[in-house]
Amino acid sequence: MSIKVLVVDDHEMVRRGIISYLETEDDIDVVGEASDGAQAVELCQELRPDVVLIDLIMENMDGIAATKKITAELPDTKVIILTSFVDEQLVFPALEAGALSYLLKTATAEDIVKAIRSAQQSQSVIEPKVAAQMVHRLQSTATTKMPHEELTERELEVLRLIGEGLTNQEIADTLFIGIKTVKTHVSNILSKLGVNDRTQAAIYAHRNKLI
Amino acid sequence: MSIKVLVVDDHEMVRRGIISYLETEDDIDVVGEASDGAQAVELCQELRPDVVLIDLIMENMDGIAATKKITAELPDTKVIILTSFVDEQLVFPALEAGALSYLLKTATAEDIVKAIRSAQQSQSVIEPKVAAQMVHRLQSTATTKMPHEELTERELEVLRLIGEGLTNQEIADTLFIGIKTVKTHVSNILSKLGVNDRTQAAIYAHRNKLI
DNA sequence: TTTTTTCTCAGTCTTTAGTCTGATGTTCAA
DNA sequence: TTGAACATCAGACTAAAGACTGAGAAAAAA
Repeated sequence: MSIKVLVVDDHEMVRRGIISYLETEDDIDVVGEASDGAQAVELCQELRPDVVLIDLIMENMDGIAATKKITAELPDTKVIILTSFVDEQLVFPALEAGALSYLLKTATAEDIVKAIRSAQQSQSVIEPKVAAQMVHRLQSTATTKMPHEELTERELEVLRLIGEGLTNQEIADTLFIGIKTVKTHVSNILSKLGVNDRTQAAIYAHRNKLI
Repeated sequence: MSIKVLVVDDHEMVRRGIISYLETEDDIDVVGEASDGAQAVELCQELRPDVVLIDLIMENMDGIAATKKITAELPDTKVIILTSFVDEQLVFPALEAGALSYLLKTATAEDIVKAIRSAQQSQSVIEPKVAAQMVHRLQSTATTKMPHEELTERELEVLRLIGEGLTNQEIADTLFIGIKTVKTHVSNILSKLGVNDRTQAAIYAHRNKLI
């Protein structure tokens, strides 16, 4: 019995390339293709594929959202991410969403076939570069902690407003609190972030994409 | 006589997809494929293709550098960019490098074939989104001027230091000038940028990638 | 050559930022 | 129930930022 595969990518050429190769494999059967996440979710319910090959960046519904839905509705379906970038902001959300494997588009046809066969046995295949990212992340989260993770909710809120360029008075008015309170928050923020003034705090916020 | 095409992309799957489709067209003949820019330049000299379909982001030599070399060495070769993103930082350098057309990977197989046939007659095919970018660029350079373009060299220098989080005194020490002078510059910067204080100026610098 | 721009700096003044100490009420976990 | 963490605010103080006016020197443009 062959492995039923659904191919999801917004680039027609990529789908065509993948499918044309997979069709040469006897134990793999491409049962359908989709050009966006929403369509992918629909087709999964209809076709019940064993494996879904999906890109992350797509128009209608992105690959992460689609992965989340698919793994929630059909837990037996294995999702393989096949994307171009090794972005920290994509890798972890994707794996948390329930993806089994993570491949890059630089992967060869054989790599993809291997990943599909491994998926059938619930075995993950993670691209080395992605794996390196994961190690880095684990190391950093285990040892170091980002300064802003020490901030309380309120302080984070104030920091964001500093990052928007508001003065203490404006922050006070925005949050409906006194300027004295704002000053206290700001002082705490500065010491927690290890910076000297609000300008550096604002820069910190931007560099760490808190805004 | 058929149109000789070279396909350049670091993703095997994409090459496969494009080639498998182009081969069904009688008047198009895929004479070769390359996985990076350096290889593309070599193959161009060897195979003398009429049209080169090339991606922009590749490892060894990027598509822009390759396009520059190809159009310089073989002016009759038409280069068609086929990439994923509509980034201002990519579109214009690519066209300046001598690319004839600019397609997105969301293009259908037919779009690509049309672009190849048009290229044969030296006709550009520009993706609507890319064209929109170009219009926007032309309009903005013609009419509007970014606030920071009003700044003098020295002021820009000071603004960057503000964006690094330096105080007036630190800026003065860095540039070997008096703090009074720095204050004058800062005041001028603030009024030219239309912001209220140095924090907003720092944010401006970051948002406009002056740092 | 004259004018304009740019960079430099001084003095004065007001406002804002930031630190420090201390205090009150709440919530939530030990 | 007793801390601990959090959000709130006050008063007093110092330091920094920023506005405004004015001005000299050099370089570039008219």
